Amino acid sequence: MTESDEERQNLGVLCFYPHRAMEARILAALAAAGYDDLTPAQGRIAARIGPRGTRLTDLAEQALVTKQTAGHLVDQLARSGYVERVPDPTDARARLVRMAERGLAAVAVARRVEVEVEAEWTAHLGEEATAQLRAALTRLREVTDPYR
Amino acid sequence: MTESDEERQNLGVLCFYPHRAMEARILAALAAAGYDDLTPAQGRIAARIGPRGTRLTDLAEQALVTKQTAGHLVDQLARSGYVERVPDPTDARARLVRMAERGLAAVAVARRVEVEVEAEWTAHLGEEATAQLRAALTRLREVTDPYR
DNA sequence: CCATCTAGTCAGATCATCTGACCATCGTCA
DNA sequence: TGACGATGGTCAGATGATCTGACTAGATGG
Repeated sequence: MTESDEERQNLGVLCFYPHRAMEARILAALAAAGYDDLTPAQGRIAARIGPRGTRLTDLAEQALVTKQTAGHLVDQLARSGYVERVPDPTDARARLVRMAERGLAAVAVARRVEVEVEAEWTAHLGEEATAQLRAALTRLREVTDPYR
Repeated sequence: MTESDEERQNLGVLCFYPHRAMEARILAALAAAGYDDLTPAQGRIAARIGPRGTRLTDLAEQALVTKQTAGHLVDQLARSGYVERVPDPTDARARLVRMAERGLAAVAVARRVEVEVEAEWTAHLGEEATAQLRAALTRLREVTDPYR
């Protein structure tokens, strides 16, 4: 801005700030807890791994990157010990990406920070406004998330 | 997801979907209108150029990238004719990045799409909920945007 | 049992981003 | 007024993230 302080920014941009802030806080907390070899892109992929493992193709689709990119990031995550690849019992072509021990520990840290940051936001906005915000964003996802 | 459908996602992630959707829509419309040489990163920088020009350092700070990265992206934008660098009359060290003709035309397209997308979202959420959403996001920015 | 689709990998390129070092100018305070 | 720290910006080089295109192995349905 600097001068274009036409405060009414578009909703997409307004959504950017909280997202970025949350991501930065989580990454910082992870780094402080010793998980300092995680990049944002790795985190975005890792965050989408389901409890029983997720296929690479699904991860790629949900994170909106190509299979190649997802594969690359999963390679790194596996090398750092956060995830492991196991065969998919239902399909010999596929392999499931699953959290490894180190990954689970990191997730626990991330979850704690999420809760903490949301508490701060709630303190700033108030309980009711925060609940409305969550409701609106959740409904908005119906029209903005093609992979819901 | 795929199975971890614990619908209550953290607010940061929920913010991601609208932001991504808006960005994608704008970029697609620009590409369709002939501005197909814009990358998302270039767009993010360009979106922050004020009406009378903005310093590189300010652009970098607001987009949360280094001066080098911002300079690199501005180079590309200049080469494609979207922006131009002019001397800052108030400081001989500085140069202002300003929209060029092609840039202004592209901005006009982007603005139209913004309005269009917001209208769709409003139709989905309702007038009141959308207004509340905007209000909440704007207030949230007070604690999530260090460069406000 | 063949045609086709899906899961994933390999290779190579490009773009985005960073760190570190550097130069020119500004602003200030002795 | 002139030396010095702060600021605006660039250069060089490295790494990371991402893409397109081509490929292999296994699944699936007539």
